[in-house]
Amino acid sequence: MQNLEHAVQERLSSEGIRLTSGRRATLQAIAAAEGPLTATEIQADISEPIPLSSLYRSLSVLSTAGVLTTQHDTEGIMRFELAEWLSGHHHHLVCVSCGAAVDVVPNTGQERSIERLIGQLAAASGFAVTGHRLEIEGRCASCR
Amino acid sequence: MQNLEHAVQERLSSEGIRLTSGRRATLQAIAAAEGPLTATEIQADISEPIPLSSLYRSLSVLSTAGVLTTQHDTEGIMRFELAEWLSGHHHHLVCVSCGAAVDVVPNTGQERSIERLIGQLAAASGFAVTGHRLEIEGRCASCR
DNA sequence: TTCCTTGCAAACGATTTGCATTGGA
DNA sequence: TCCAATGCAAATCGTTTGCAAGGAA
Repeated sequence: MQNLEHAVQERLSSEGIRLTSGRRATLQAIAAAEGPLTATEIQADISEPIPLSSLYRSLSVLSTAGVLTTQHDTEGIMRFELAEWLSGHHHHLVCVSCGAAVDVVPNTGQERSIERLIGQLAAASGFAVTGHRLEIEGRCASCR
Repeated sequence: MQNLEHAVQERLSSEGIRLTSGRRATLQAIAAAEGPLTATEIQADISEPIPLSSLYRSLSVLSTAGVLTTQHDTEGIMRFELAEWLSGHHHHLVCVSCGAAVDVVPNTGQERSIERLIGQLAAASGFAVTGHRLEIEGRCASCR
C-alpha cells in the first residue's frame, strides 16, 4: 500500500499535517480491515501501543483532512474507514447482532440504479443531494 | 392518531407495559415529527416537563417493545422514530450541515428495485438479510 | 396489594481537551 | 528552531442505573 501512503502524504503535507509512524500504522490497520473499525479495534490492531487519546486525535485530524470518514454504528460507537477517494465507493453489510460491518462494492449498473432512485426520492425535498449511504442489515455468518 | 395509540396500547398491554400519559405525549411528539428525533428534541416538544432520565427510560422500554426504532445520527446522538409497522417503510434525507432528518417514502416500484439490488449485493456475503437503510445526504433547504 | 413508572442523584463510557513534553523537517 | 504530535490526566456529555416514592389496575 505504498500508493495509499503516497496519496495520503500528499494530501496531508499540503495542509502542514505530518504523517508520523503512529498515523502510518493507523492507516495501515484501517486499510487492511474489511469494514469500518472503532478506535479500540484500531488500537488492538496496532503492534506498539498507542494511547486512545492520541489515537482519537489522529483519527480526528485525518478525518478533517478528508483522509478518513466516520460514522456511528448501531451502538453509537464511532467507526472509521478510508474516504471514498481512497477506497472507492461502497456500501455496508451490518450485522444486527454483533455490529460488525463489511464492505460491499456495487458494480456500475447497480450504482447507476441506486443513483437514479435517489434522484427520484429526493426530487421534491428541496435537498441538494451530496451523497448516499446504503446499509444492508442482517446476521453475519458467525452470528447466524 | 387514535389508531396509533390503540395499536401501541395493544402491543404494550400484552407485555404488561403501561401506556402512561407521559408515554402518550412522547409518542405524540414522535408521530408528529417529520423525521427521527433526539431525546432532547422530544423533551422540548412536550408541554409538561419530563426529566431526561425518565424520558430515556420510556424510550428504551418502547424500543424494546418494538414500538420505536433507534439510530445514531452523524454526531452520534440517538434518534427515535416509530417502528415501520406503525409508520410504514421509509428512508431518510439527512442534512449534512444541521443533522436534521426527513422521511421519504418510496413507491412500490422504487422499493422493489431497492430490494432487488440488495439481494444482489448481499448474495455472496453469507449474511441473512433482515432489512435495509438508505440514507440520502444533502443540504436541506435552510442550510443551502 | 402488586408491580410498573417516575424522579433525583450518581454512575458510565466513549470521546474530547488542557498542558507540558517530545520529535520531525 | 519552529510547530505539529504525543501522553497523561481531567473534563465533557449523552445515556444508563440504583433506589425510594408515586400511581394504576
